[in-house]
Amino acid sequence: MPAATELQLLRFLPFRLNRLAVEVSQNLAQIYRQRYGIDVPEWRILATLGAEGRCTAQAIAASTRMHKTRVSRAVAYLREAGHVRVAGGTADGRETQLQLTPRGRRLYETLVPLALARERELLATLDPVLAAAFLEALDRLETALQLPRTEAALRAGRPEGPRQTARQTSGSTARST
Amino acid sequence: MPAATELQLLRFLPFRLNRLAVEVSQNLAQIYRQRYGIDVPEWRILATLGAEGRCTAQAIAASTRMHKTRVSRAVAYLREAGHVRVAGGTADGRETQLQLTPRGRRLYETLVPLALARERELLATLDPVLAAAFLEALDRLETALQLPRTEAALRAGRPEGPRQTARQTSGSTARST
DNA sequence: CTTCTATAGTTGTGATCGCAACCATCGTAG
DNA sequence: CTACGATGGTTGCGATCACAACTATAGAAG
Repeated sequence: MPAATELQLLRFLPFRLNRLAVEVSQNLAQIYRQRYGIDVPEWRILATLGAEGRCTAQAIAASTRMHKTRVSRAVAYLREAGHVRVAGGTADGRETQLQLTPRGRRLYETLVPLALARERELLATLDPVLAAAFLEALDRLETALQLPRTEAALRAGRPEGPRQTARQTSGSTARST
Repeated sequence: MPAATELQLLRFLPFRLNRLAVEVSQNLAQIYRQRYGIDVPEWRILATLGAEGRCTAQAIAASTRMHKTRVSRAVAYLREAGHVRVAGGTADGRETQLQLTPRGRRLYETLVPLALARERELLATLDPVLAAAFLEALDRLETALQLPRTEAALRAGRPEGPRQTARQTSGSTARST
């Protein structure tokens, strides 16, 4: 039997992970998309601020692993929409503390149960034993890939990874993702 | 204890899946990105054509769950690059059969072992029992979300799902993802 | 044969993403 | 006190993505 050159895309782990993640995200996003007018980046910020109380954009970026420009723009939107406000400056004049407005907190408290319900729904399709194994496997993969798994890990954390930009060679158009 | 309104983003399944998928994808993409000048959509097309021998753009779109425009453009690029060529028309004059060129097949045969190695590497961070459980869980989740898991499922398959477009309301800018 | 609806594939367009560059402030060194 | 490198945050810009609209062909109905 020769070295494996057989690859079924539908059985290929990276592909499956991508597909699953997209599906789950889209699925969940629809819940808060048109109904509440917020999108994934905004949702992540709400979730972070909702749990943390208050923190800087930088902290949000690190925690959500979103690019700081994405955070910046999503925060701008959320402020416009009245969900987030600046919670005064810090000793450090460069950074700005952010927090939810009452309106933002109401939204947060509306969304969290929906999100958790959806999560439970997903895990319910696995029996408890399998679900536990699945989460355990996730933990290990995250560890192997050095993804921060706790707040604590974050504070000590590695800086956000650079995203390679593509195909300067041989093509007329460059791409990424 | 009140209804759960606690949500740790870092422990939230959809977030974790997304993060993991992105990381794995990026990780893998770098292997073939600058070195071979192809990107995720192109890779998927190579993989499909490599395994299928020949098929239509439509079939590729269904199989990879990529939007048909994405397929169209990636195919255009691959044809320009000499990796893919038209393999004559069909009875149906609208569709075009595609297949790898020899050059494309060489690339395919270069990439597949790399991809499989990376996959094995990932799964190796889980011991065999856990890996099996993980894959089993993936299967079940895919089934629950009605994602096609085999070629056979595809042929009978549900049409590709529409991707909801976002936030027409209440904001000045609309977004998606 | 003509008409109407559905499908394969391409192109136009608006939106998001992330990198690079930028501005402002901090902290340290001279 | 001033100079300089580092960091928080914003903005410009190029690239991708997916939806909508379009072209062309297929197939059924009249």
